[in-house]
Amino acid sequence: MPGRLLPCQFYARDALDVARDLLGQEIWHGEVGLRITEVEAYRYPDDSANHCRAGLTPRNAPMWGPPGRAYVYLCYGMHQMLNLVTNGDGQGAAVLIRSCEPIAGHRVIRRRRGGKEGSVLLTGPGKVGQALGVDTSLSGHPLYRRGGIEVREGTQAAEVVVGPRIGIGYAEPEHLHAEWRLAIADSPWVSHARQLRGAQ
DNA sequence: TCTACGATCTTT
DNA sequence: AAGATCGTAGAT
Repeated sequence: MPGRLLPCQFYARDALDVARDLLGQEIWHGEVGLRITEVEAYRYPDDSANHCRAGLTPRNAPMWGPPGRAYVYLCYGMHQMLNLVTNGDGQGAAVLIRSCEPIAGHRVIRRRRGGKEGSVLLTGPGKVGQALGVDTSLSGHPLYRRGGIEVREGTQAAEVVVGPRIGIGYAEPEHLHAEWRLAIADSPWVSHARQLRGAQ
């Protein structure tokens, strides 16, 4: 029984609000289904860590477009980073998917991970992109239509923890320290968990 | 064109 | 603590 797709409208608000509500929802691509456990908001207009901080470029074009679409980019020459575009058309903002709990397609995930033994801990955005098999060719594709990459309604997170975002040392202090990273409390599928603290 | 570097992960 | 690995963005 596949959950219903989150409507386009779901994404048409501030990235921080969308980030909070994405925890517990599901991402599906082919056989692979993941439950979102950790996210980061890249907000508009005042966010010096945002890829859109310097305006429109070919890479970040999907972020400037309508909400409810994927923004995928290559990081450090090897990691495919999946974001979900938020806010309104013309407002460059998105939510980075940092960690997920695998719920379907374990076999495919394991193969993509090189057949390594042990538990499949999808902690960190590079691993999420790898498990889903996404790449930059999916950047700009809608998330609210059947057949491609889909975001489905899951079981919402009850308790949330927050902390500063990871890997943005270039940002201004007020954004560097802003607690715009959110995760499901006590989930094992969370990266840098020690830097998180309880939210209200 | 040229260069520096990154919303990372793994191994040492 | 450092290497892998390459597209992007800004400078030349």
